[in-house]
Amino acid sequence: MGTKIFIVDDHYMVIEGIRSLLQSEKSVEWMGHAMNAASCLAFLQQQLPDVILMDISMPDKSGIDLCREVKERYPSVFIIGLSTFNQQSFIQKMMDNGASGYLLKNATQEELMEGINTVMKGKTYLSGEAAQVLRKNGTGNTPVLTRREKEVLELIAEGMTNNEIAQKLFISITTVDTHRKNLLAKLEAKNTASLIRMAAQMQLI
Amino acid sequence: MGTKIFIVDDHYMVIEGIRSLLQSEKSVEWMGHAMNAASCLAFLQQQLPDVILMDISMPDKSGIDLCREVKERYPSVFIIGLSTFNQQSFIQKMMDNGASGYLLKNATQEELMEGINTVMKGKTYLSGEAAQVLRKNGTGNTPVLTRREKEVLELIAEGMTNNEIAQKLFISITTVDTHRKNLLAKLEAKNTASLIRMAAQMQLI
DNA sequence: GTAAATATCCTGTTTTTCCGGGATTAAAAA
DNA sequence: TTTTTAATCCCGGAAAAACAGGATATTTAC
Repeated sequence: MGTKIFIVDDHYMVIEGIRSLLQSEKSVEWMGHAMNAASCLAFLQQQLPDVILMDISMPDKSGIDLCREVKERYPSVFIIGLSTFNQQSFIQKMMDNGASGYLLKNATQEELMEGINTVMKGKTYLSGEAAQVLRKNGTGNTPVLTRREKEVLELIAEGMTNNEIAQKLFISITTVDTHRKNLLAKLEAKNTASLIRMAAQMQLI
Repeated sequence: MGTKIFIVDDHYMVIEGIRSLLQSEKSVEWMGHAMNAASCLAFLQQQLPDVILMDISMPDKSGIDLCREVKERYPSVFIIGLSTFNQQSFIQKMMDNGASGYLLKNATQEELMEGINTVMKGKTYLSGEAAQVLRKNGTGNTPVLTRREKEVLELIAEGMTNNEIAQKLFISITTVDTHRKNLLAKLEAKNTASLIRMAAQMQLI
């Protein structure tokens, strides 16, 4: 009996492509696909695959959230993240939320099979480029922001002044200013402009 | 004789998917694929397809540039842009560079065939969502920035002050300030923070 | 139980941005 | 040829951000 595979991706072309790539493989059993988070969860209530290939971008919910949800309900399922870009932040978040591996969509058939086989053994699999991206910074590049800092950053990005933010969060202007200082330091920005740009690049806003 | 199709995409899964979708179609002839801009151009020197399906993200060159290049050399070829996201700016730029159509990667087989057939007639084809995105703003959403404004915006995003920008561009501080005012007005931003965020969202930086 | 991290608050100064007015020149479009 | 657009320049003042250099509670982690 082969490894039972299910795929969640809202791109029909990708689903077809993966199916085509896996067709020749005797060791895998194609269970079907879902094109959004809701129907994925519905499917899982009926049957449980061994491995889910999960795209990070979905119409109704991000793959990152879906990943966490699925792992909470069905911890035994192995999830492999899928995406077009090697955005460090996405890969990191998927892995944090319990994914066992990550494949970029330019993966070859060999990588795909290697990924499936590796995670089935309980190990972690990252496709070549994904691994590089993670190694390059190892949480060093994207700084850890506190809850409050994220809130303040978001409001700054919306164009609010320290005064407005202070009122909104019921804290003093000087506190907002302090958070701001910390944000500048953490993101290594010298002013608001570079702060927001950095944050945008890191998918923080 | 069917429509000769060539595909340029660096994602193997997508190439496989499209091939699988087109396999059953008698009216199309699969010419092959390229996984980067260079090998695409090399292929075109040997043979000329009727329609090229072209991804916007490529390792060596953006599909937007490749599109312009191919249309300059081989104006008779119809190009259909392909991408994962319905980023208004990308779609707009592809169309500006001579693409005849645009498909999102969640397109169905029907949409794919309709797209190919429509552009072969010399018409423009936009898949459902792509069309909506373009209609929604019709160049209204992304403002037109002048050469100088783009330069100044870029330098602001890099964290430079008006003073520094003035020195770099050999113009007066007050001129930089004027460009800045215009940028704020054009992007409907109330300060630097929202300016940079807007610019990031519109792929201006 | 103690150390580290987080969130809060403060004063004062300097720098930068933002805003409201202008104006002139050169080049492109009508 | 006239009008529009783009690029340049100016002043002055108000508002905001950045910087320096603190302090004090409260969690959280070890």
